[in-house]
Amino acid sequence: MASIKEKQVDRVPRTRVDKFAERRAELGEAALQTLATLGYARTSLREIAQNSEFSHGVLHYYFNDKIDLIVCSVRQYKARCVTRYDHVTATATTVDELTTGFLAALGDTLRDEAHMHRLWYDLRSQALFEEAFRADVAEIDKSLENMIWRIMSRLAELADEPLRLPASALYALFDGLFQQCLLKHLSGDQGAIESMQVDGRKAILELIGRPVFAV
Amino acid sequence: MASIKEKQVDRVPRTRVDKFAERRAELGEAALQTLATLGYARTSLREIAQNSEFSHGVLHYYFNDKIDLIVCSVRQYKARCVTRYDHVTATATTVDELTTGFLAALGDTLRDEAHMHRLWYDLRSQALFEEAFRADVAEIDKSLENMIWRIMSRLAELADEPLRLPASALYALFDGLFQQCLLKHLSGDQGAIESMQVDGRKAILELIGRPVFAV
Amino acid sequence: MASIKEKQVDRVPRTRVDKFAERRAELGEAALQTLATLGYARTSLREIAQNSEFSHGVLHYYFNDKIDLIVCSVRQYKARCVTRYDHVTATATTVDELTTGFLAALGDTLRDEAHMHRLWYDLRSQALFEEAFRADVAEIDKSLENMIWRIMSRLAELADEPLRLPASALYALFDGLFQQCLLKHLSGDQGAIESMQVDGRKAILELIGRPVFAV
Amino acid sequence: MASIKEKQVDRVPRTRVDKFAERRAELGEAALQTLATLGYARTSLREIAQNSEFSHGVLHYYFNDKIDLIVCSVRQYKARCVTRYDHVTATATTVDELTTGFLAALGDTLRDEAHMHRLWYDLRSQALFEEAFRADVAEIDKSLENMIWRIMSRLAELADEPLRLPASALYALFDGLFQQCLLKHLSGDQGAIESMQVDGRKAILELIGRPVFAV
DNA sequence: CATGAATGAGCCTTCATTCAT
DNA sequence: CATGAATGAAGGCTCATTCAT
Repeated sequence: MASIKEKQVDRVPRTRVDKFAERRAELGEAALQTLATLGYARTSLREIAQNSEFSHGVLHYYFNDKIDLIVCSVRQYKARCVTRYDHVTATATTVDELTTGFLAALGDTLRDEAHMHRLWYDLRSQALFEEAFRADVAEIDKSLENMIWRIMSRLAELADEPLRLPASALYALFDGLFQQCLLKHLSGDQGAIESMQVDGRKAILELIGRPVFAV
Repeated sequence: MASIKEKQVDRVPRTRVDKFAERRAELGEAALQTLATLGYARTSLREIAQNSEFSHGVLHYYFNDKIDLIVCSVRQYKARCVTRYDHVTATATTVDELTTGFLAALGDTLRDEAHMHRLWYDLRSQALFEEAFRADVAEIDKSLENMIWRIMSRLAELADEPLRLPASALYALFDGLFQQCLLKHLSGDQGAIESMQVDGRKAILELIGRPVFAV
Repeated sequence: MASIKEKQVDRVPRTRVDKFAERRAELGEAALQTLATLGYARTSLREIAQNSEFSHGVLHYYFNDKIDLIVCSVRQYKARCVTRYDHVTATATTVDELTTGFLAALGDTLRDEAHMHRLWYDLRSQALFEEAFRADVAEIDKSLENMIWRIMSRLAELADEPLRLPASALYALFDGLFQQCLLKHLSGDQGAIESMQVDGRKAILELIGRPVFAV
Repeated sequence: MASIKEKQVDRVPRTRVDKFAERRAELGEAALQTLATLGYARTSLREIAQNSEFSHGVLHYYFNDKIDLIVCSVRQYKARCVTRYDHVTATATTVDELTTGFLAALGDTLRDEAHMHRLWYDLRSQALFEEAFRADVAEIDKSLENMIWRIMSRLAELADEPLRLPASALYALFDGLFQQCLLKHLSGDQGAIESMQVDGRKAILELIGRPVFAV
């Protein structure tokens, strides 16, 4: 009996609560897809349901209301953000490698997940109006800031130079560059990503005290 | 008499076209108020009309559709952004004065116009989904970047040091700091503004080669 | 018990699809009533909903849009047209009986279902402007032409005379007489029906080669 | 002076009443164009005004309301109907010429003025619902019936045969053929007109006692 | 548990009509 | 006379939400 139970532990949720949470996660994921496609203002519960394999009625079984669902999907998004880019830090062994790897990762994200990321900026804007989103959005912001901080710290370490900006400023800088670039990229500006990478490189080199002369 | 008449010439629209444009501006302003209060996703034409002194029917008399109206109000917003903060540069005569003045102005804006500014971040997010907004949003971004660039250039001039980051990075940095602070401020974080100013000061001093030791 | 159950099988829809179709038919019928009362130009979905026992929201649950609903109700109408008047042909055994029976049926229809029939002329006009209606309207026209053709064929058979006009002309003739009479009847002309019947009889007798001398 | 006045008589309306009527006619004509294009149900006063050279406000100066305007345009239409096709009767000198000429004229009308004519069927349908239209529509119907009667009478005269159907039936027949053909023609049926002419010819020959054997 | 029928508030838009200028 | 600004009812339609099954 015990062994059977242990097997189940790995495969299926044991309790009703687990199943409930699992289903919420599943629906939150569907919401995420819809939000990325249409944006918060144009996202309806019916559309979300159609992006899942469930009927729209079920949404109200697992969520109190629309906001509850969106909050859940924000958390879904949050879970993904924590570890993103950490592989860059893990593998790079020189300043150049890390710089190039980081900027390349930014570029890839922009190219491959532009839709997913505009969702994030949209949700962050919603948090400015909807109190229910704020705590989670703030947490995501903190995660992202930490991620940037880890990368920049590693960079400083490799360069054997102190980091010259506070974490908030570093996050602001790269988040801002990314956000600007995202809009240009979505607008069809082909050179947007490359241009962002050039500016990003200049900034990074400056931050570790290796100024580029031709600014 | 003649002088009075001349003054009137400047105030009262002479032609029908002027009047039409004036009314559009008036309604665009009402839209701006509503957007600032409710956010794009919750803004309806009826609500906008109630924020104006007109019936909702009038909105469709002056605008083709909702997007047309919002675009108009985005431009309204744009017009205000161009010169904001320029007084700071104009009056400051030392690095400290300019730094303090700039950061104080940021703080004041956050305190006094938090609502107006969350509107901007909301609209910028909408532009990620709605093509019709992109051109104007991009223009506003450019204006704001230029504004930051003017301030930082003046700062470098006063410090007799070269500016070490590209304009895009400078804008990203301060826009990002502002955006983060705005969310915290709206969330009730009393120390958010002050903390942003501290980080901002560190960043500025670093940018002009006067590093602060205790990062 | 078994037989009762079998009867129920025929009455109660077994599947969800059946139920859906049944409700569409029900709402199409309500639309038909409204169209007959107000005419196409003044028929609104809200009015149709009030003629049913449902809220107006339900209309959009069962139909894609207004045209979809009207097309459905046109088909509802079509189904009724196919067999109308066939009893006349079935029972009459002489030229006189058939002639009288047919004209009496026309008169009865005008008296009893004037509203229902103006609907038809209205829809046929709409088809001239709205492509979506054309196929179904054309089908109804064909059904009615066939109906007239069956009656006239039987008449020719009873009279032992060939039919001297093509089907299209026969349908045109009686449809036209009916349409003219309908307008007069709705205008309050008490003698309209009788007068139509007199002219109809003259035409019929002529068609089978039994001319009436005093035209 | 007198001569000047006389010249004016020919060129401009002398009285206010004339001018008023003239303007009504002008606007009624614009309404006619719009009705032909969009159909009654989709025709708005603004659209009509845009098809004229006046502002929409002026419509309410010359007409009590929308119905008043449409009635006026119905009368406009009526005026055109009286003499249409009379040239056919005037020039034809044989049965064949008249038959061919009449059917050719019907075909030309269908080809060239399909839009204008669907308007007529639309208005006639409206009369079934809207009392205000009935008198004028009935008058137009009478005019058209007379027109058909004149043609058929002339035909009978040329054929030296009595007319075998009452006027109402003759009008019904050709109006019905025309109406059926119009729908087919608008539906893109290329052979509709020719087919109608074939059936029309059969009917005509039958009506004057020259039966076609292969019906 | 899950479905989807049903609701009704609300949205954007169109429109006939009124009226100050 | 003529204009066009302004109104507000109504239209088609979307949507979050409820609830019987």
